[in-house]
Amino acid sequence: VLHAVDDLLVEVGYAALTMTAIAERAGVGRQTVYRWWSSKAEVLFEATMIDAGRELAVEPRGTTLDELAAFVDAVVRFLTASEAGAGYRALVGEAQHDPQVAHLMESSSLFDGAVDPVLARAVDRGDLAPTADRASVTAMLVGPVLFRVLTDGPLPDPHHVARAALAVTT
Amino acid sequence: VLHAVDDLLVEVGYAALTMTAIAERAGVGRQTVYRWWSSKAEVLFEATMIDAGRELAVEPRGTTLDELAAFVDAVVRFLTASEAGAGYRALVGEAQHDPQVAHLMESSSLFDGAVDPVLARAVDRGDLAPTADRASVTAMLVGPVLFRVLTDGPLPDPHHVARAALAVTT
Amino acid sequence: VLHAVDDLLVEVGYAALTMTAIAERAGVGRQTVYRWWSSKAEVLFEATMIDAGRELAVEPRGTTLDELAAFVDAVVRFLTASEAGAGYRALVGEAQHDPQVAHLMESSSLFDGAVDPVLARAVDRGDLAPTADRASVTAMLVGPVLFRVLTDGPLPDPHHVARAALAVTT
Amino acid sequence: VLHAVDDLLVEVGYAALTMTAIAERAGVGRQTVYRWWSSKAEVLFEATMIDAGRELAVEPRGTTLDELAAFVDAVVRFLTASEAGAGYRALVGEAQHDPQVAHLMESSSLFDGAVDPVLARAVDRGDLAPTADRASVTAMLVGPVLFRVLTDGPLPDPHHVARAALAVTT
DNA sequence: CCATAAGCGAGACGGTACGTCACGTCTTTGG
DNA sequence: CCAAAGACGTGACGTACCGTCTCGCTTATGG
Repeated sequence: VLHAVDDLLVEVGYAALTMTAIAERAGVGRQTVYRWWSSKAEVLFEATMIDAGRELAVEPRGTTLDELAAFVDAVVRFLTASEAGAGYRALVGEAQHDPQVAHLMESSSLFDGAVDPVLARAVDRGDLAPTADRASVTAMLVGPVLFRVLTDGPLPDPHHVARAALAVTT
Repeated sequence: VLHAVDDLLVEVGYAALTMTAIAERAGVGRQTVYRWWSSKAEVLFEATMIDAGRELAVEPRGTTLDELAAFVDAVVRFLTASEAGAGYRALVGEAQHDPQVAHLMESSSLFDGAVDPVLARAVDRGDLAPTADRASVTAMLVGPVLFRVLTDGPLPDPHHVARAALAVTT
Repeated sequence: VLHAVDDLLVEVGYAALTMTAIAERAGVGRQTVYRWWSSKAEVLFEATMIDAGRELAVEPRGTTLDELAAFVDAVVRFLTASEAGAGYRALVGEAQHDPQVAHLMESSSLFDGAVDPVLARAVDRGDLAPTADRASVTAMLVGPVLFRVLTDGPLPDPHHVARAALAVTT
Repeated sequence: VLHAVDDLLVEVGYAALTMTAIAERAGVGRQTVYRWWSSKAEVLFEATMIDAGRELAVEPRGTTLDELAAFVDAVVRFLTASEAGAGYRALVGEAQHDPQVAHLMESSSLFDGAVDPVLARAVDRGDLAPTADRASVTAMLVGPVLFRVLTDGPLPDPHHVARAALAVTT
């Protein structure tokens, strides 16, 4: 079923991603889908979040700035080129219409989770004050990219974004 | 009709904002709505964008940093407290599902238009290089706020955001 | 739609006579069927009762006994050989399961209506006491035939039935 | 299981008498019900027919007419006031929709069996010709009552019915 | 005296019809 | 003569049962 959802999302888009189509594609009864998930958003959430975390993981590098830039770059690739990223964009969209989906997304803290190890290492290196507002830093790393992706605008340069996010904290 | 759309959006949310309901609320035939707009997104777009630009305008202030912070603050208020902002959030959401809406939004450059005068004054003051990538600066001002609004997360501090966006350009 | 119901009843039987199939056969949306009738029993009722009354009408004859026998014979032919009769049997069956259908049938007084003119003429001829319980006479004319039809048993002889019904009233 | 069926029939009616509900009520797996009966009609048939025969038995009386009237009265009470009678009505109804049930009912000869001893005694008394069509007499006894019960009409008087059935045979 | 298999409850499975809703198109009708 | 009112065919929704199918868990016999 999860594979069916992934495939259908890229093939027909979220609008045409109906429960009926999911069940048919998965070769499964419609009731079976409803038995395990209560809406198409929940199916997509499960199908997406499995991969999403992995794609955002950042390997340790020499400098904090490099690591942050690598993270921003991972965000860019996730949102623009990845199947899971397409699912994430659709879910953020749906969350604007459906409070239940909003709550589902809120509880995932996808980016926060991925960037936390990086920020921890930055504190160890002395590049980030232990008292700094990590949520703000995360927002400044992710936000500019997400904004431009969601509105089909020109993507900002990852290094610029990383530099700005780091600069403000010193 | 536009008033009906605005009212219904805050009363029942975007999901329940059907063409049927709009027509009924406006005391108008359904066919008449279709005659002027081809989808509920288009109606909402027209109803929203009229107010949106006005709410984001920034008065000149003493320093560039102050002006940028004032802009970020305007973005925060627009997205969290304004009727037009609610429409904007719904439209960004719908744009993820429907390419036609995406194209509609892309062509609006809502924030870019509002921030341009501010950046122009910053260049005059010498606080911003004339060659700087203005789109990137805009993204770094708007993105962090929009990200947190769309995902129901903690809003970043406007001054931090303004400082970061300015810092990177030097 | 009514023709579709008639046709489907003889082709596939009442059990397979679904609203979905009716709509499809009639080349009509499912919603349209629901708009005009609230259940398949109601559609069938309307499709059946139009013809039913006509098929049970009895021409005046020389003697009361002849007329009664002709009526019983009409009942036999209606129930065993007529399309409308098949509908009537199905409706009587459904009435045992669904009180709404029972109420629908009760209000039709199909046989009572058809036999009334015959009994009126019998009173005129002096073959039936004006005080006789006409409903009982009707039941004794129709009941034996209907009983055997519904339970697939041997049909009683129309003349016997007519004679018995008349005998008891004198 | 049989008790569960009886109870459910009077509680919720035949329409809501699902295999699922029967199994649940009997505290039994659904598969177990299917193992022993192939449809809800078969379960109901077995649960009903055990009692039905007993309720229709007629004690010998002084005159044939009295016995016949007693039989008709037993039929009335069976069909209107008895739990088994409710089952019988539901089965007659279902038989109109499902040929398998029709065949099941046909083979039972419920009323014929109960009335046979009475008719045999009538022949002994000389009140009934040995050559008379017993099936017709049975139909004229049972039919009028069953007709009015199935169509929620006014019940005929048992004595009238008995007299009519007897009259025709002389 | 244990194990091994038969029969059970529980319940998930792929289906299919249900009745409702909104869609976008169309026809009718009254001001 | 336009626009409201609303019926139309379409198709997804979420629910209910259908009849089939595996599961473990008893329970009771046979090696």
